[in-house]
Amino acid sequence: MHMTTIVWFRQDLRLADNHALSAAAATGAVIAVYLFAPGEEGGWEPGGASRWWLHRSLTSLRQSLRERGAELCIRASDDSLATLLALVRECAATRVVWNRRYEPASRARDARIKSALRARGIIAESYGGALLHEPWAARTRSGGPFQVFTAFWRHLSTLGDPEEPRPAPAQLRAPATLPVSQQLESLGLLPAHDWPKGLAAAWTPGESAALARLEEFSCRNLEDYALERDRPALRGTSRLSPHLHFGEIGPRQVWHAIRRSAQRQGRHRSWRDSRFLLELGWREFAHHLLYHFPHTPELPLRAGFERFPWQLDSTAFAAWRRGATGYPIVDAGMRELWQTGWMHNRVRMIAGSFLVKDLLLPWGAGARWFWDTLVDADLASNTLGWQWVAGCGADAAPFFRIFNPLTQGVRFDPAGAYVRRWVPELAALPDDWLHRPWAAPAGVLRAAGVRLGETYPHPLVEHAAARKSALEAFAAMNARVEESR
DNA sequence: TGAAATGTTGGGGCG
DNA sequence: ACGCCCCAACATTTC
Repeated sequence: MHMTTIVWFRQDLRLADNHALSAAAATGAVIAVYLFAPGEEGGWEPGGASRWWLHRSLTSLRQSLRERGAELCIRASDDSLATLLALVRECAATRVVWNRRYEPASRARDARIKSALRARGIIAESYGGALLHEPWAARTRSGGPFQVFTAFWRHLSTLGDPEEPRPAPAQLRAPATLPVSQQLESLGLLPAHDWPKGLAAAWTPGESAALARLEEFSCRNLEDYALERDRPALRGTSRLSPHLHFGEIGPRQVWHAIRRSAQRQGRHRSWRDSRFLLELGWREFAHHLLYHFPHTPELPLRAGFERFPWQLDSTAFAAWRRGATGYPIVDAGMRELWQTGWMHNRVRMIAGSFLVKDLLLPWGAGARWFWDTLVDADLASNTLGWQWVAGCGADAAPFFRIFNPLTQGVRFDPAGAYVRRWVPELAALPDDWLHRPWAAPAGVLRAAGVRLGETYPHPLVEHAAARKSALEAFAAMNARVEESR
C-alpha cells in the first residue's frame, strides 16, 4: 500500500510517540503541515508567551523533519478545512491524520473537518497521544464523569499502564509534489519588544530539549521531588509543563521514563504512588473535566459562584499583574511569571488566592492574565487551577481556605532566596522581616535601603481585614443563592 | 495542597 | 501537700 498522507500537526510538535505520524510514515509519503488558525480557538487564541514558544517550537520541528527528509508546510488561515482541502488537491493526498486535542472549540472543529473530509472520499483519522487515557475512558459507577480527583485517579489505575511510547520514524518519504509553505515569520508570533529575552534565557522549546529535560528529571530521586516540589527557590519541579502543552513530549513517554528510572533504582512498586505521577494525574483530571464540562473556561462549575460579589478594581488588578501588591511572595511570583513565562506551582496558588480572596477580583481575570503570560498556558490546566483556587470547581479548595501570604512565604521560602531573586529591592532585608517589610522597624528598613511606598509598595490590603471581607462576600453569595431558590 | 479561633491537657511556679 | 494560675503545646472546630 502506498499513499500520500497529510499529517496535521497541532499540539503534538514531536516526532517520537506520535501515532498520527507513525501511521502516515508506515503507509507512504508524508506531508507535514502546521495550520495557524487563532480564530478557531473559541476565544482562547494563544497568548504572547505561547506564541513565542510556538515560533521556537515550529522552528525546531521543521529542523527535525528536514533531518528525516520531510518539509514542514506552514499556512495561516482561520479556515482549516479549506486549507486542508486545498493541500489535498495540491499534493494529490488521499488521507489526513492528526492527534486529538480536547478543548471544546477544537473538538467541534475537528469533528466538522473529519466528516467534511470523509464526505469527499478522503480518509480522515485521529489518534490519542496528549493524554495517558482518553477523557471518555473514565466513568463513575453511575456512568457520569468524575468530579473528585482521588476517585478519578484510582479509577485510572484500573485501566492499566499506557502503551509504551513509539520511536520517531527514522525516515520520512517525501511526496511527489511539495506544497508551498508560508514563512514562519509571516505568522507574526514574535512580539516587537524585548520581552522574549527573559523567556529565551529560561527556556529552550522543541522536542530535543523536552527529551533532555525529561531525561535529566527522571534520573532524579522521586522522593526528592516530593520533598522539594513546594520550595520555589529550588529547582524541585520537572518544568515539563510547556513541553507537554505543546506536545513536544507526550505523557506516555513521561510515564514510562519515570517507571524505567525507578526500576533501575530498584523501586519496583512505589513509583506508581509517587507524588510526581500524581501531578501528571491532575493534568489528566483537568482534561477530563474540560471535556465533560466544556463551559468551565468561562463559567464556574459550581454555578452559585456566578452570584459572587466580585470587586472590579482595575488599580488593584494592575498592581497584582505588575508584582506590586506589597506582599513579597506574591510579587516575587508575579515577576517571575512576567520575566520567565512561568511561575512555580506553590506560588501560583498563593498569588491566585491573593487575587481572588484578598483583592476579591474574579478568577477569570487571573486566568486570562496567566493565559497571556505563561509559556505553559493550557486551557484545561489553567481552568482547573483557577477554579480550584477560587473554590468554584470540581474537588476545589473550599472557599474559606484562604492562604496567608506571610505564613506561606515563611513556610515555603524560609531562607528568602526566592523573594530576594525576584524582588531585589528587598534583598538586603534580614530573613525575619523579608516576608513582612511593613512590620519591620524603621532602622532595619533604612539599613536595607527600603523606603516603603517608594522603593517597595505598602501592602495593597491588610490581610486579616481582607480575609474577613472575603468570608463576608462568600456569605453574601450564599445568601443570594438561597434567596433565589 | 489553609488559617484562625476555640478547646484541652499537662507541667511548673507559687502562695 | 495542695489548689490555683499561667501558658505552651497540641487537638478540634469553624470559617
